[in-house]
Amino acid sequence: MVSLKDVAQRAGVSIKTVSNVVNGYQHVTPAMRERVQRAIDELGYRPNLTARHLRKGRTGIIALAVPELGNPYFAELAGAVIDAAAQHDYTVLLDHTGGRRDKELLVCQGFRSHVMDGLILSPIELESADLLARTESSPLVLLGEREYDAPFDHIAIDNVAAARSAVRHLIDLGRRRIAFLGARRESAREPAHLRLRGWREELTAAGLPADDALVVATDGYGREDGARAMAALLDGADRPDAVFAYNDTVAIGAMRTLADRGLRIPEDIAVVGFDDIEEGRFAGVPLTTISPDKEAIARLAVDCLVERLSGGASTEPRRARPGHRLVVRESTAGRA
Amino acid sequence: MVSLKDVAQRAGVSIKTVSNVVNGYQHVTPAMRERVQRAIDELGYRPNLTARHLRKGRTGIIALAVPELGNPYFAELAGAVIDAAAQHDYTVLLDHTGGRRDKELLVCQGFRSHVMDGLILSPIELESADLLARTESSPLVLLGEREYDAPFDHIAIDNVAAARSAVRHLIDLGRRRIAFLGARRESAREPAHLRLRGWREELTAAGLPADDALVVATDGYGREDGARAMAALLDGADRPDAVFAYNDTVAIGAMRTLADRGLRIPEDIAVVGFDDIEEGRFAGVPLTTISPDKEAIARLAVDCLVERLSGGASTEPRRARPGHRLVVRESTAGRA
DNA sequence: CTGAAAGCGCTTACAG
DNA sequence: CTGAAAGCGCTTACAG
Repeated sequence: MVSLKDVAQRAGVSIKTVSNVVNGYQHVTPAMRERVQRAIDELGYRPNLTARHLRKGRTGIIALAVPELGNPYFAELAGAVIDAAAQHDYTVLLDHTGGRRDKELLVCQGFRSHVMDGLILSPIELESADLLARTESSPLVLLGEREYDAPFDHIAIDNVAAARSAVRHLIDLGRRRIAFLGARRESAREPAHLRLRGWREELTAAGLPADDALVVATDGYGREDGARAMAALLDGADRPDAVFAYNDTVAIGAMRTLADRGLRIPEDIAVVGFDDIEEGRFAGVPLTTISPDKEAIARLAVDCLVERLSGGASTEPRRARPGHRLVVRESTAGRA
Repeated sequence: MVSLKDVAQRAGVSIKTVSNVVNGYQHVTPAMRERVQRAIDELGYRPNLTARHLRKGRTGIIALAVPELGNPYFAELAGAVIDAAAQHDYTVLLDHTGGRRDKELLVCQGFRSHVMDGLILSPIELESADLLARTESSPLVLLGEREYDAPFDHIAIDNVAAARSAVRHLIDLGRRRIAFLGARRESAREPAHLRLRGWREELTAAGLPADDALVVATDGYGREDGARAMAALLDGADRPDAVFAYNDTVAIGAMRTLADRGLRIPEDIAVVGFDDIEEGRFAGVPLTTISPDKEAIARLAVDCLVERLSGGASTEPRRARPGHRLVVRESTAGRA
């Protein structure tokens, strides 16, 4: 491994001068710069980032922890974060928590923290108390639907408004028994809380009953969960005429069950998802969904972190609200 | 930030003793260990990995570079690599190349290399010459279908055999005009080369013509590419009665086009994919596919890298062949 | 079983 | 505009 010292020796200058050239320091004579550059090229020198970072106290790495890479939403989001980070010369360390509290805690408490400058976390089970107990000092940016009483930056679309527009769309199509798939647990802060609230609010505003029998809990948010939830719903007393799913993977699982039971989408039951993953666009029946602006989410999260890292941000926690829109496809609108 | 020195001071011992305790060194008296541990707990000390790694010359990070995180195969694979790496206390830096040669070169040539101990790369456009020209000394493990004349570890299933079993399956079902979707470029080393060869070999073995009109090139391997390729095929002179796609996303795009044109799967055209992503299992018509053992691929790649990093591996490049199997679903077999 | 010193490769004040 | 020195936090021989 060739170091600054080797280059300095070769060029017959001090280490400092080489460092100046490497870092593009202004006041170096062209002749000197060229001489040093030649030595660099000849030796194939490349700076050791580990050493640089030890000295500067920063690593140039930010970590991104999502629940599940198998959910295309998070895979697509991760890609966007990697690109946004590259704009600021940051590299992304990726981790997945499985949505399990112990892993989320580990990540949040700074597991491997010395290796990264900051963390972007999309939590599922973490509670406000967990965040408040955090001792790790590096900046943390939260992503996603859960709301916390804790002083951290938080990037999330307006989930209530988005859910309401999805339900509104179904009501406008004449649907009256609109189920919600993917609720979880009792806590007022549960993951699906805001989307469920949007569902309830919009039904109420339309003068329709928000029937609890139409709310189906799931263990997780995968396709299998959606398939099972839909089956449970169909086995129940009153069949719904529409389904609003927590996310696209749940919706796709639900559509699988509908197809297996020989029910038509949207004629018998209309389906709306949430996330706008590409899979939904290519589904057997293309899926109507809420499309969050993933690029904006990624950009805002990275910008937030970078600002805090360069000390430019206020101490106030920032709340950013990227945009979203309803994308209507055949799962609600029928063939053109 | 609290350092070893702070802990040593607090405990009234030397830095070395603290280091011994932190690293679980054997020969420390229990009393001393307890005393130091108390100081560690009181101060909330955590080792600075950057410093440790500078000293040891290793970072504990391995990089994984895949073409596209938006392709669920790579997202699922990345998840498996992260888990396999965690078993060895390694963390994963994730990058995507977009399958573009310049980005692949950058990654392979050691962009940010000082930050990672080794690289797992799934190349698309890279050539053997690029690999031979690599100056970076850290270990590199290659993943995926492309074959290289270069001395690097390579993990890949037997693509020819897998492709043959897919085509065999279609022939056994009585199909005679079996198209291949997702060829690319002319080079004998092109990405789809092996699967295409498998297609050709199996047809020939069955005494069927391997008609070039049935081979459709695509720009990439996404759903959109598959949809366009299928449309081109249907617009051609002779309609096929089956399609073998380069991968599942291409197959899913093809199925979208078939549905749009009102063709029945598998009655009119049977479809087989490659990768066994979960999306295929939940597709409008569940997709028959080749299922590579992703966990084995991830484990073998990480093991390979870790072995080289600990100096235990022979200098011989290793070629590992994880298993695969054909998973038959409705896109070829029809409803049960 | 524990301590004092050197050094991993870099950058940051401080001189000149 | 360039150099010599100190130090980021750790581990690794080397003494004792």
